[in-house]
Amino acid sequence: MTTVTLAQVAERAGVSTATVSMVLRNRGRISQATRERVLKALDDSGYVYNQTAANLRNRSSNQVGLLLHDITNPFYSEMTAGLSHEMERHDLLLFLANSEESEERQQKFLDSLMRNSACGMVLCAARKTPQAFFESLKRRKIPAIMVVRPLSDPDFDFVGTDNFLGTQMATAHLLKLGHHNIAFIGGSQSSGTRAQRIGGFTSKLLEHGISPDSRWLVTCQASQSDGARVAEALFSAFPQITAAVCYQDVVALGVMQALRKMDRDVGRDFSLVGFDDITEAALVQPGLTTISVAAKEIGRKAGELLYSRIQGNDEPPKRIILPPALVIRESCGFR
Amino acid sequence: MTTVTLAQVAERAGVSTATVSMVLRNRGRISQATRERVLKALDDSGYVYNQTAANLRNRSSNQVGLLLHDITNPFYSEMTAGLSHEMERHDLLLFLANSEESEERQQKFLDSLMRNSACGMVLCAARKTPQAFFESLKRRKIPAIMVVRPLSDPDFDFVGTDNFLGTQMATAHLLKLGHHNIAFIGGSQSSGTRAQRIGGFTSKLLEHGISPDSRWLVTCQASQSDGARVAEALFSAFPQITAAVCYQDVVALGVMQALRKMDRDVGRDFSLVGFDDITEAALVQPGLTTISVAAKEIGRKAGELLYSRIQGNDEPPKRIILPPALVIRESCGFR
DNA sequence: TTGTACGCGTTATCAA
DNA sequence: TTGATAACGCGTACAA
Repeated sequence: MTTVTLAQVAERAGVSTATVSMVLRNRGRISQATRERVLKALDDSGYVYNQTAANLRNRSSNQVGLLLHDITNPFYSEMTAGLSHEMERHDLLLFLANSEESEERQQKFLDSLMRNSACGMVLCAARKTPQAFFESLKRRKIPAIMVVRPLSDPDFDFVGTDNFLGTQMATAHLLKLGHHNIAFIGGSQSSGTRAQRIGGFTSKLLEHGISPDSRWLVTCQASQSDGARVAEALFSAFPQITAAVCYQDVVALGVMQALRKMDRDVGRDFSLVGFDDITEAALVQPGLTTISVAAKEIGRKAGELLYSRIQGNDEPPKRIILPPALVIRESCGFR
Repeated sequence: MTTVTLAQVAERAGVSTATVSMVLRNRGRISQATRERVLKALDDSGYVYNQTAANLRNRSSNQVGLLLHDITNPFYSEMTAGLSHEMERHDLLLFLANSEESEERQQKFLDSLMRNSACGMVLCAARKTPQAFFESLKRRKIPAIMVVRPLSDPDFDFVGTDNFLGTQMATAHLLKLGHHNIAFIGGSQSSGTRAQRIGGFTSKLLEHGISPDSRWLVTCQASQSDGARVAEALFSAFPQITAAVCYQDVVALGVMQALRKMDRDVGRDFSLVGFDDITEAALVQPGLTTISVAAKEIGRKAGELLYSRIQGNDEPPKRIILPPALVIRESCGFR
């Protein structure tokens, strides 16, 4: 209703629209007297800046997109909070979308961002995203930061955690406790994240003169029940295994169940390390020793990098890898 | 770069921009032949619709805001998922902001939405939001739906749950199991939601001839650790307490931790009921009995209502109160 | 400091 | 009936 425009403010202040615009954005050289007159006119008129008009003129915007596959996952909501905070610092608005692992929704969101001339985006792509999606994204040449899920494409900025180092730490912890027969449980065959974690695991074993046994590297789905299922099969076949690094905490919780069922006492007869440090890790009995990744920090760093890209930073693509941390609870015994 | 405009498409198709615009939006009377020619031109040119220009012309947008105080809280991230889904159905983009309970950030976000001519918003206002904020919001006459936190102002649409009924159900459940010494843990002193929940709790106790002991009504922050902290203090001081209704699941999980630490067996020595039914409630051991408020559904309903308001629905303000449900798991024992 | 062309889609008005 | 013309929304930035 009765929207006040720049022109009206200009008239009221007895200056041109150019002058008002400059005052608004603190540009150019405006005399103190005029500036004050304009500021007063702005105030009196109840002017509301029309960002849309400015965006049209500038062929840009102050809006960035965030695409996740599941905002409900605590890890991602933490990350979102970190990113949101960072965006606000720079007066950028954040569009949120949940792909729910659907390429179609993902594509729709991207199109929507393009139509709205978003100035950048952060995304954790759906799992089976076709390479064509990334190619088309590159062609648009809008700043895009990939997060969390490891991406082989070197043309994108990436912010994530060090999966390799994480499992190295987990494995080193178990080795230090004297374990030699250690299994790796979880993740899906096609997961890049898993490949990295397996890498950390096996490299640390080799460093200690232990040859990884491929039969002790088992995949499973991201659920407790499947974790329990594969663990039971594994430990029945190889009772000599005394410890395990799990791909995810969720899986570790399932493994814990299986061990209990087999009358093995986690923390005494068996040592277990997870990955993610989800909330439940602290709740179960015994508490799950795990690798923590600072989700909020990933969001913050992604925001920082995105902002610099929007500002025109055109250095080669960066990979920001945040260090994970070992969180010691009781699932490996006390020490 | 080389952005294709409507005019260019028009030229290619040998028609006017008006015609292309009409084809794009399926308006007006265009012959089949022309339409096809235009569609082909659109396709060939790789045209990207400029929503900003359209918005400027229409003095509107397809963008709505969501203001929360803590997206990290699983309850709110579930709600966000529900709302996000609903918005996508209507081709609306969702701006997300986290007030972190700061009025200043909240105000900033609102101003930002106004500048960007958002067409609507959903908000869960910061706790100490001054009435002036709401008044100014009304004056802008942009559709706004309040969610979750009870609001006395009858001029706004509201979507939330029946807190009173929820704790009544929780309390009745504990009473039926034979408990008499029941505590209420969590929430902050100034919270309206808490007031309602406490109301349901105490009214149900009184209905059964039990006078609520004010020392057994303790506040705490919305975190596991604080829940554990206050629970430990409470149960040390009053070991006769055998059950508790918690303000939130998050707090209940903390209480569970504390009980375990004190060697009390949740589900046998102690009965615990939460509120929210967050994902973790089903995952912990023992599963947490809780009051489900269908966070996702609140988001969906809010989205639905908001959309109807954007479409011009000007019925009087609505209050949509979703009924809570008791979800029985193991934290109160089996029966 | 100012005048004004410009960014680009929309729609009312008018012509064929 | 079908489609073209042109004014319009409003802030920006360059030439004057």
